[in-house]
Amino acid sequence: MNRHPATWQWDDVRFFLAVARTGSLSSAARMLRVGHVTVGRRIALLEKRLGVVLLSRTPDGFSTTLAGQAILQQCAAMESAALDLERIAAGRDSRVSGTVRLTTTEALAHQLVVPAISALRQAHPELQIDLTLGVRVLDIARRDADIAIRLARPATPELVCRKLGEVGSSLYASRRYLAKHGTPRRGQGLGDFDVITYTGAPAAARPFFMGESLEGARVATRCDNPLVQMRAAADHSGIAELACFLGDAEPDVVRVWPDEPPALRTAWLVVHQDLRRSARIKVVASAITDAFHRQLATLRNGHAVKRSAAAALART
Amino acid sequence: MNRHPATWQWDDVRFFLAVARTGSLSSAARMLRVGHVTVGRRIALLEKRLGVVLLSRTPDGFSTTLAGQAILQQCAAMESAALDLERIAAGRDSRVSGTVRLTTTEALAHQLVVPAISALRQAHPELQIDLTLGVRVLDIARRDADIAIRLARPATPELVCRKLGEVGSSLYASRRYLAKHGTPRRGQGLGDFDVITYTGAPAAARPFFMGESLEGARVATRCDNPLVQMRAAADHSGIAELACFLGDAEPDVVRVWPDEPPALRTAWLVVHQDLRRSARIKVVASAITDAFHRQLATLRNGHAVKRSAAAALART
DNA sequence: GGATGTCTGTTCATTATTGAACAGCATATG
DNA sequence: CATATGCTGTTCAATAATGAACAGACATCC
Repeated sequence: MNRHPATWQWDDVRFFLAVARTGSLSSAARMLRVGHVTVGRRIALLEKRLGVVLLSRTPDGFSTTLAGQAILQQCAAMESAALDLERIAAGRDSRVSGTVRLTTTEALAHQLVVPAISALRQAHPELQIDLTLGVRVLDIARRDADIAIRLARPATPELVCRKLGEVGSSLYASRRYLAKHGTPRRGQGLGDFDVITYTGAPAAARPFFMGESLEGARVATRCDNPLVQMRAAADHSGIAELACFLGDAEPDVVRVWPDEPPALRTAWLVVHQDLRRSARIKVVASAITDAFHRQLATLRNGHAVKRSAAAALART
Repeated sequence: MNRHPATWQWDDVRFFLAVARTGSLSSAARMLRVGHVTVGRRIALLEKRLGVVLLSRTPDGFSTTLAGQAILQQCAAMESAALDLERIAAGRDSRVSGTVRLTTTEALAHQLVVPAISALRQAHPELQIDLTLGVRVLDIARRDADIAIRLARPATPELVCRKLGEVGSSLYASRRYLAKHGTPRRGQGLGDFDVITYTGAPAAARPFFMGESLEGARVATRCDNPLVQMRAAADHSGIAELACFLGDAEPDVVRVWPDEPPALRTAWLVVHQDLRRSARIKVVASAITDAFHRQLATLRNGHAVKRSAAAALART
């Protein structure tokens, strides 16, 4: 039944794909977590066994030859099947052990995830959590993570979303900044103030802070990490839109409009449908859901005590 | 970008598939040309890495668990992509070296293929021919062979057929058998004679020899190998339908009806479309086509000299 | 120009994988 | 009942794959 005198290794396809995608042996090696030597050798072997040259050296890195292009589609098909297979197997794993890859924003990681999984690991010491922070929504669909906690609901049909609750955010700045520049008037926009925004949008994609126009505002700092944004606000850089649970916990910033209710966004827990039934996924998902529900008020309104204190301060 | 702390080996899927299909470690090992120990180890590793038990021991061999069934489809998809990939690569191989897997019937192998490839290998010593004999038509579509020479045109769309020419066959028996039982009359069927047929059909699928009904005939021997059929006829077992080039070359058998023209069947050369452009496939295919054309008369009518001699003999 | 970083190719010691040989077990076969 | 056959599991020596370290090439930055 064996088809070839010298049967080739399916695994080599992973090496070929990595080099074809990254364009260099070294970056492919990093991606695959092996030495670059190994990558080169495996590619050479694959080419020898298939009897075709797949990659050619160019001034800047490797590029696929025509033959390489011709098989790329089948290689991708193998990869896709392999990923499916892996996920389906993980979904049938009834043990509460192994690795769960989790992705969420920095702020929610601090407030919600880290305490939840610390407690969880008391009960399940064999469970390991890989936490990847960032704002990319693509991660789950590309299977770079098992669970995502997101403030936007993804539309992809194979992803299952569970509503966690609402997260409130408000505008924050340092006391000194507000004293120096004054407090913007609600409903008049943030023109002539300094704002701290996310990098992705040059103010075009996110032109509003709590409904206030950023028209005419100076962008002081752009950073995708909300904790760094908060740090920037605390250092008197300007006004940032922060989650209330975050801003209220930091003594160096206060709400710009203490009496204004927070702007609410819904938080979703996102899982690939194949992983829904996995025991360890369920355990982690429900630990996060529980943690969210325990902190429902804080996540929505921030820390009430701090808020009234800040309001009192601001009024003086 | 690496998805798992301990990345699994795609190659292990081949081991799993082999065991799932054969039901035992040893036969899977033979199929994969490795030791049975390796198969067991790889399966164990795969199960450990996926965190799922894929195979369970039963009184007679291994059988797939529910989890194993769940991933079988993805495994097959990987295999299919791998085979496609292999074939496409082979189709782009411009060297005239390596292995060409050829399948045909025993008779045509003797008469046509062996001389053709012997001559071919003078010109291309690096070319190796794997010759698989048998009547199965499925081989090419399942990619167990690169080239097939068949007397029936397969309907599968991805296979490319080239008409080689016509092969004539006739009924043969030993002189002693005909002397003892008499010569059947043309048009009256083979009732009350002994016939040598193929195994596949219990006379139901092939109820005719040169248009003669086998109704009432005794089946003396069934064998899929035409050379063995001829041997049986030579040993006075009964009447066989043989290719003329074969029967005419054997002194111990004669045509039952020497003056009857042979029954003609078209011979096809079958190649997978992906392999059409491969240099070595083209070389072998044209060598076979040439050999066929050189022997056109012989393949159609057998050996004329022998035939008239036999006819003379039969008439005495 | 010199320094720095990234990339590839080579060498060699380390490590992981492999299969031959053997033993145990079950099932046919005489 | 003895024998033969086929399968699995274990051990260990031989083999194959791997990566750290180094060297050379190329580009970029100061």
